[in-house]
Amino acid sequence: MSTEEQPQRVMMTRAARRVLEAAERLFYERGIHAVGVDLIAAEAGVTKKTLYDRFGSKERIVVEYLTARDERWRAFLAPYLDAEGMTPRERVLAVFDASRAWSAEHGSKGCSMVNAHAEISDPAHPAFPVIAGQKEWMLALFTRLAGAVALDDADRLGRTLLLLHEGALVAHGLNIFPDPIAHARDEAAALLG
Amino acid sequence: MSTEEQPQRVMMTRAARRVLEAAERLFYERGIHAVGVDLIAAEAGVTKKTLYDRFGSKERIVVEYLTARDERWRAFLAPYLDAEGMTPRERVLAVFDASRAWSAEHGSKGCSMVNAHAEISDPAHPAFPVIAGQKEWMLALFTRLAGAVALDDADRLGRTLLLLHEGALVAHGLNIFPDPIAHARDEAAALLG
DNA sequence: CAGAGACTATACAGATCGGTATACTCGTGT
DNA sequence: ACACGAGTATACCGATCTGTATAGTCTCTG
Repeated sequence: MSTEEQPQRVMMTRAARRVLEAAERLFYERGIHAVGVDLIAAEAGVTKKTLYDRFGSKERIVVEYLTARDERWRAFLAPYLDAEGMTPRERVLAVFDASRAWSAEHGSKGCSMVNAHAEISDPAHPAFPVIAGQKEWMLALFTRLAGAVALDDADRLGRTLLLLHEGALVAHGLNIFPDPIAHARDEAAALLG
Repeated sequence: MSTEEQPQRVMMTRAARRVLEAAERLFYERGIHAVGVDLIAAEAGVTKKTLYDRFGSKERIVVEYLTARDERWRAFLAPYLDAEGMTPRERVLAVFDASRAWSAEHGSKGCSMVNAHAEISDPAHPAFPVIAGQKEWMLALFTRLAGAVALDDADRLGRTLLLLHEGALVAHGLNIFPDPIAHARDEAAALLG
């Protein structure tokens, strides 16, 4: 099996890690187009030379930013799902609990994938598969978890849970009403009967 | 009563209208930061001089863009709600029908308010009240329409409908599964009993 | 016909954009 | 002892960004 997934992987040296940390914070809080590479380098305490030696382009930093964020979210979610002695119904609700905790400790500007998608017009942009993949993964997760509650209605329930979840993230980011993720959790509970 | 709402209103001449039309299309499709005033002027068939004579700043164009879009949406929605002989339940579902029709004929990049919010970091930005106002209006609408179905549960239903609606717009923009707005409509119908 | 407002055309200012080049330092491993 | 990779510092490239200045045209109206 050939291992030529990407043109070349990024060497995650210490400086590269600092660049990625700075980029994650700045991209999420201010938006991707609003943040320049000079600012990222300055905030990371790194020269632009180093930044370009590691990543090669800003586009690549964006892709790594989204990929890293997705991986962190899945790692953050895992213990909520792996806890022992949960009913299938509780396991669905645990996703909302995890999202609520994530949003509390990380920023409150909504979903980074949705926000990034708003700034990217070209469908051929290498960040597109990352964004689409994250949402597909979430849909598959909800569908699988819902299947353990009501096998014959997994697809419908999975989609509805995804809509509630995405809607809650948007409502949380825009501060439309207090604690929308908790509300979505309650509605998900009612939905599962 | 003093009429000093804005520093000064925008004179909507023919050229100004063309600028706003171009800005609406470009901002929505490519994002706000990714579109410069030179491009807007060129697409509108207008000089930058004229653009700045009318609007004064790019920030102002952004505000007018969002305001105009909101007004168009409300005007688009109105006939769906004003139709005669609808039950309160049907009136709620009509919002989803309107959203589906709107998304079909306009772009499919999700909610322009949510997308704009993703690009604006400063809470003091004059576009903030427009964005927040639109979502508050939608929540109030859903709550009012839900109150005609089940008066004692209007607040809860209104919020849930909003989450479903926002989630559907996101899912539509990201193309996660086919026709999510129709799915949200079906779930809203089930929710209302 | 004369004035006023809306508009075009072009050039430019000052800053910032993504990206590159040169020259140097430092620490590690062999 | 020496090579090498990672990093710093700084200057620069062309392009593009928001915003302004000057000069002139067009059309409508009093």
